[in-house]
Amino acid sequence: MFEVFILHNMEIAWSFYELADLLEFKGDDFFKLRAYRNAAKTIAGLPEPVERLYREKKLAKVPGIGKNILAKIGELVATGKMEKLERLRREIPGGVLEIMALPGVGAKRASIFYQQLGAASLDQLLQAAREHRIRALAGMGAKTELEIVRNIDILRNRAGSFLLGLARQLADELTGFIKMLPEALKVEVAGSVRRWRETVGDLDILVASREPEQVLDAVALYPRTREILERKRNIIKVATWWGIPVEVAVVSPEQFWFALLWNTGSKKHLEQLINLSLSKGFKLEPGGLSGNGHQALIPHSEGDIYSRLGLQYIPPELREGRGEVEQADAHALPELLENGDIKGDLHLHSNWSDGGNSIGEIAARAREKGYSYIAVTDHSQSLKIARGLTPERLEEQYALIDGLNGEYTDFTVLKGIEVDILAGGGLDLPDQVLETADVVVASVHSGFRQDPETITSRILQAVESEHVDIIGHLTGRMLGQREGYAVDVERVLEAAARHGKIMEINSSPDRLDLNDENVRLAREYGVKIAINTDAHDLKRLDEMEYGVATARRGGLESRDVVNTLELPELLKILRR
DNA sequence: GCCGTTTTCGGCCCGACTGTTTTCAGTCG
Repeated sequence: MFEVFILHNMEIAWSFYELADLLEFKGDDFFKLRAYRNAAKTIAGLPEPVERLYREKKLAKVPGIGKNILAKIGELVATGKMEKLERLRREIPGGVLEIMALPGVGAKRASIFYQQLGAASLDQLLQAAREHRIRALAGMGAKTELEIVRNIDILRNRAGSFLLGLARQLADELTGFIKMLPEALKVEVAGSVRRWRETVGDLDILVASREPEQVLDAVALYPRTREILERKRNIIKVATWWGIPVEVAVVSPEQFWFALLWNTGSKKHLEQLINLSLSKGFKLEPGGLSGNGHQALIPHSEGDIYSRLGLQYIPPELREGRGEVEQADAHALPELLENGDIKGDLHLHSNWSDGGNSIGEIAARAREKGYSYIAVTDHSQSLKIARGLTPERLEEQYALIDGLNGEYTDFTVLKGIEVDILAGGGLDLPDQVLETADVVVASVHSGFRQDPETITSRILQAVESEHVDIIGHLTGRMLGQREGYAVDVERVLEAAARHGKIMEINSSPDRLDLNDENVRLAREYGVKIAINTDAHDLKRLDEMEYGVATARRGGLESRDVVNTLELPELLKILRR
């Protein structure tokens, strides 16, 4: 019917991940599971809708998708369901998957908990832990038991918090759907999603319409709506199949801009804005702005509202009550960088290590995006699971890149490497190899639990190495999964400033590392930033906007970011 | 499960870390 009704690639990928998890719980063949997970990863990484590729019979050509998986995708496309998965769901309690997702718990332990303790949910497992029944199991002790209690606790505290990346994708889907309604005159995302906060509690959408009933009816019927939680005259709150709660508010076109300002927040920002208004003799309310001898304002944009108050327009990313109102009053806001300023991506993985695509494919996609350069930075030798490159393989890769560059006149592939900062200190490749690279990104991939002094001095060593250009994902955090390393961020930033090293904003919505606060700090230290995607497939090249948003939240301007430079200027910095 | 053309069968990235042991299983990146 409508294009937005088609299955999202991620939804198809989720099915295969779940299928693999359930089969793993049952102890099925490791390689079969890996095949399902590979396919899921591939599907999630395809830049085009899988459903369309399937209908156009192009999916069978995709590596990792064979006869069986293709048939299962066909089932999903035709019926929205996969029989094998449905059968397993009936057979295995859903809580088992939650237990399996706990850190330190895999299929084996989940299976032991289920069979020997009868634990089929987190609650039941917690109960067993409280009764010290876990430490009584063979191969497990008090530490394991305490760790499980701790991790369930962490999980519970995180409930109701969702990654921006997921919320943004749902926002795109749903706003696209609403925009097709003739009754919807304007549609905007609001709330913390509009401010690009790294995690959000819900998704707020604002619609301008004269017929709120029709709009709300449509949201109620939206295929990803799971349950209607609340419905009033002009607001509907729904639970969705993606987990994230959604609130859609409908206002008249006249009210739209005030409502957008209000619904975008943050609370702190609005408080400060109201106070400033009062001090200038205005009265700012959800429905309007009056006073100071003016007629009530009829705005045609949010900017009109700020402008009437004598302020610069404050972009949503800055609306956190961190001094932006005063700055806007003094007309001293930074001129934030924009997506269009980005000229290339300096941290990418190809199928030479653990990426899914050839260098040629990545380059083609990057050119489509309007970039003028990329750096291919595959993993180095010690990262075995990622098929990290030895000096010999790297030399081969660089020869291939030289050949590729001969084919372009308007685009350059830089020879890079993401070299491991080894657990014992030092870098994973010798100096004479690193010096053949155009771009050296140095990152930690081991020894995550070292004490602050050890891990900080390890990273400082990399900062001091003359061949290192960029420090990748400094804290190593994975949002919603694990804390970062205990690194002393300020010490590293101070050293980076002294040695002229670049810090990365890793744009992956799972990382966003540096985060907005650390970006602010980096700027204060005068450290240059590279905004990179660390993409392992074509789809994730598009995640650059998350890094840009994080940079904007940190107050960065174009000149603070090295990959806004044209290639010759960038090379001057890299070759220093 | 997927893949291949010197294989339609037999391969399919590995090694560190942790907590439990006293030689190793499970998990993770």
